[in-house]
Amino acid sequence: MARLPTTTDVFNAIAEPQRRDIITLLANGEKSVNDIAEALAFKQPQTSKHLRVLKEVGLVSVREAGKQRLYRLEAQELKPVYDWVRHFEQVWNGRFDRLTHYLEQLQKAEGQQNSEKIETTGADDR
Amino acid sequence: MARLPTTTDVFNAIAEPQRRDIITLLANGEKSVNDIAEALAFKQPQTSKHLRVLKEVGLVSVREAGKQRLYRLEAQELKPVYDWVRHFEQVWNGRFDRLTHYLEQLQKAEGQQNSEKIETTGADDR
DNA sequence: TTGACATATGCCAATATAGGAATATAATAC
DNA sequence: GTATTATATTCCTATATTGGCATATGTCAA
Repeated sequence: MARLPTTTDVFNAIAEPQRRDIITLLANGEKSVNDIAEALAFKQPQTSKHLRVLKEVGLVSVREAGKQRLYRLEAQELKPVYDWVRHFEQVWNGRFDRLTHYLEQLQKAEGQQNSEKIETTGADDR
Repeated sequence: MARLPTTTDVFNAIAEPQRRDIITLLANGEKSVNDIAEALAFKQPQTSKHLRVLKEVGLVSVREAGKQRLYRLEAQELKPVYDWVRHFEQVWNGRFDRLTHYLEQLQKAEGQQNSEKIETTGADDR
């Protein structure tokens, strides 16, 4: 299979630099498609396409205003990204104590759902 | 053109969930390829491939130990991601004051390099 | 209705995947 | 030397993309 679609989750959606630019721009407040395209020097269709991706993952919402569509940032959708990287901050800050604790718990939880040592007699496939 | 390669920057590299799993696992300390593959229930070749991507963007480093290669997380490479999302935290925390200030400066800077109102005679294209 | 503006979508080409399987390389042990 | 273990790479396929361009849709005004 190929790479995951950009609409699967926020991490994929923000992998594209231009979409990050749009997000940053929208943090100032809602803007129309043309305003976005102008501010970032994108073509209009490309801007619409990027906005579609962002909308599908919930990172933006739309409001109709006459001929225009005003896009607004839904920044709280970035929280999963923040929560994930946040824990590594302690590494480059030189404080590992809290991080290791967090990771022990995280991996204990993952180990349970993640196979390899499934205790059931395994009537799996075939 | 197609999507940016996963090796162009950290944002692309961490767009893949399995690579994030590897990063999280390696935060506990360096591990061999087989250890990683076992812990996450990945196939060995796939694990090596993901590690290659992570190494190319600098997110991991390798150390040889006999037959094994021990991979170590270079968490400081996640800092750009942290720095980018960090500024939006204030949005879901309800404090916009600092954010807007940050963004004004950011966009002033971007506007200068980003066309549309370039003051220089602009011998660049794109 | 006609026209102008704003936005969305469809089609195309080029490219970059991620997974599977087989195989190549490397290091160690016997 | 050969065998064994650990890791990397190559070939393949299916899929998802981004950009460009043309065009469709939608909204308002005269």
